[in-house]
Amino acid sequence: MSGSPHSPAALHAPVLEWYAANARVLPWREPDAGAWAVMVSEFMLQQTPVNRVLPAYRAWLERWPKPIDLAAEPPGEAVRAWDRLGYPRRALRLHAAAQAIVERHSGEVPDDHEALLALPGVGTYTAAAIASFAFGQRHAVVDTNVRRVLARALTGVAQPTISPTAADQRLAMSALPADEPTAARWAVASMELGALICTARAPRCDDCPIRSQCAWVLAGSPPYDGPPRRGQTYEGTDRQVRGRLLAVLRAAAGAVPKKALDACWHDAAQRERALDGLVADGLVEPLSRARYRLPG
DNA sequence: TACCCGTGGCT
DNA sequence: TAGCCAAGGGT
Repeated sequence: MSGSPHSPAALHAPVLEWYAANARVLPWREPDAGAWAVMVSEFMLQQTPVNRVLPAYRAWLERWPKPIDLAAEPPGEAVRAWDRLGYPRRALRLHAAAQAIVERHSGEVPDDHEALLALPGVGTYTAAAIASFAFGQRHAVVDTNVRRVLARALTGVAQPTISPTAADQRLAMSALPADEPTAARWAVASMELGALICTARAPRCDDCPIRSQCAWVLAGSPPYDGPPRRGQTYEGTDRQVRGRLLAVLRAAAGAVPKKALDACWHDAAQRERALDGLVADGLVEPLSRARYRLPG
């Protein structure tokens, strides 16, 4: 059952042993963290690196230790506390999710996968992550790290496909240990391997516990030969303008005169489009044509 | 499906 | 330096 290359089961023991010895100490992994802490961390970690999440995470849980504490606040306070983590719609969704938890689940983060998936801002990955990390359930937890580890170790290519696919989910399911607690440890361990060793740019294969079984290494570590990845341009985009507008509103105690927002960006047409977009998203509340604030 | 959505560190 | 990349979700 073990030992042959490309055999998922052969990966389990070395990866689990490696994790036991090398896992980072992170607050949401503490035994007493609780499901709400795991959920907050997962929202913040959607596209934002661990090191930048840590301070915001600590402040958030100190201020709102339970879902009902956040649900009682206006959504604008969540946006303000989100600080500069990026993608502030996540703050709005986390606030809405907290309200849904209070209304539908008596204030407790549900342990049911379908119930989690029905919460705002919770997609396939986040639902599986909360169910696995917080409740020890058996789910394929497929993020960009896991997709990369499986692409290399089992498929033998340098990088996974650009977008997540159903094939990724099937591959992750096939690699999942049958036993529930082992599956939960495998989920976090394989993700950590992707974050620390099997990294996107300069993988540390010399330190990898499964290098002797890795299909990509065994194939001679061939370079990526798929379609070119679309770079994310940022300078001059609406996203940059939105970020500037929201930064002004976050820094202000209350409402902000439109004149202060107008100073954020030179191009009036783009500025108005960005502001309208923020209002449409519920991130900004217009009090009049001349005054704006974070949503109350 | 492809695109939109922030921010900043790293190589 | 300028891209590249980061525990995705919604539409």
